[in-house]
Amino acid sequence: MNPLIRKLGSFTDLSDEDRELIECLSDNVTGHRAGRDLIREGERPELVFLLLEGWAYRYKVLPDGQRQIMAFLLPGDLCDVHIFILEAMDHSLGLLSDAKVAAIPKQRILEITERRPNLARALWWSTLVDEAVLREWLVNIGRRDAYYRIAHLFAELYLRMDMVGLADGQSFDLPLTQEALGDTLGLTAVHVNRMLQRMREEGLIRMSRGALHIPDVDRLMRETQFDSNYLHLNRRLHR
Amino acid sequence: MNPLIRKLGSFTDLSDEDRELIECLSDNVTGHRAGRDLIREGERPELVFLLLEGWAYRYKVLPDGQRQIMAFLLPGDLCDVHIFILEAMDHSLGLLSDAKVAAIPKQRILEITERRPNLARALWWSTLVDEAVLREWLVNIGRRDAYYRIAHLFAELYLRMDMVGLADGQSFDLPLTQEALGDTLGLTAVHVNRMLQRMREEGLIRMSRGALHIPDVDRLMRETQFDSNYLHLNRRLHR
DNA sequence: CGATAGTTTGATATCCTTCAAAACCTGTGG
DNA sequence: CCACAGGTTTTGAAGGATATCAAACTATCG
Repeated sequence: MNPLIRKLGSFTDLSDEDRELIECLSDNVTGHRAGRDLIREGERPELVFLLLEGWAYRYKVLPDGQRQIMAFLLPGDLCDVHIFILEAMDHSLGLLSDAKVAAIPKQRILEITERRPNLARALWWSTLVDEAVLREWLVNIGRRDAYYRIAHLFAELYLRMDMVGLADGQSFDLPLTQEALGDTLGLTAVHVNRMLQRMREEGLIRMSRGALHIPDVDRLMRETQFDSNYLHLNRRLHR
Repeated sequence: MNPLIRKLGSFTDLSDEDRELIECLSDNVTGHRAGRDLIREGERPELVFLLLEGWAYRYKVLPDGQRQIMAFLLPGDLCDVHIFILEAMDHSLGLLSDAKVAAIPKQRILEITERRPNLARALWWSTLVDEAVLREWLVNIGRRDAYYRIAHLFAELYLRMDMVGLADGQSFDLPLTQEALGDTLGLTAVHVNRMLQRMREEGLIRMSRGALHIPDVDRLMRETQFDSNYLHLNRRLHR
């Protein structure tokens, strides 16, 4: 099942027609290898990307070479629906794993949002959620120490993966190096490493072959004081 | 002149009719005192707020009482145009100074975006810029040390104030306590204080009675390696 | 002119970084 | 199936940036 349908379905009821329209968006699908950039800072955005399989990420590289990751895109996530309004990208979009990506011409987006108010609303919702996630990341970096910063991110990713049916029990794919985690959370890879060790010692997580296992999701949520309201999962209330 | 007209005008040419429509949005204006909350986390958003005078800010308070500020709204800024799609606010919106605020019912927004594609695009643009600013804040907190973190924020605020005609020469109102700066940048007020002292010693800034003066804007931009492309000031290219 | 919020100061603690090396994977080619 | 290469993880020691705490000072406003 198309992960975008699944995601939007967690906000609103989609008609069969809606579903079909989304399905049609995914007609121009291409496969790419991990590490590839879909679009780079400075380029003019012409297409809207819909991620169908794999993970992507938004990032910026500073003049001194430091990288900051500003978002993860999971299956079902769209890069900004209206991105084509801008003249130039202010950041890059790259792939963290091998991925399947649908490229959507802007006309398709405009058609849909004009003709299908229900879908337009649903896409709006997903944009608002993306922004809310970004705000929560700011809270995370700004106010939590390294340990809980990582733990909170894991909790979020678990819920988001679950939302599109990709959290198998308490495990999910997590194609992130410790370096990438550091660049996401404003930490060094070394410190991320030490915190992960502590999290493993305390039985909060287990990791193996690019997958994260969370033995006790409730406990993780409790310890990170996770408040899922920023994910706006209206219908399938999580906790 | 209505600051929203001025702001959107820096993205696209507005027709007289567009201008008038925006002007009409500001028919329901109310004045409020500093410190007041326009809307609180958990409440259902019904109105879209347009800030006409003064400063507002988005913030969250964590269970342990820590506050994180996630955005500043300057005159001409709208709180999320489509916020009413959500069932509950995931953060609060408060006033940093006495302010004049226009409350816009959602119908008005929907009417405008449906009937005036040009305005719809312009509003889209402003949403995209807000998001880009948020991303840059993440970079700021994640990758810059305290000194440049503050300096970079000042540079951004200068440009944004200038954009709506509120930077008088090299000075502008900055109704922020050092506490608020700390809560914005993930620092303590004490550390903010010491960094500000250093910035003054080095002649980078001067402060008095709630106003910030930047003797040499170019120098500030240079030292912070400020890249204004995230503000997407297409037309009036700044530097 | 006093009350209150905001700023400044100093001393000390700590979290996180830095640097550098070793150990460990994973995939690839022989 | 082994060996090697490159990326990733792990370890240790030492340094630095920022936090914490508490008190004094200074604006500002009614």
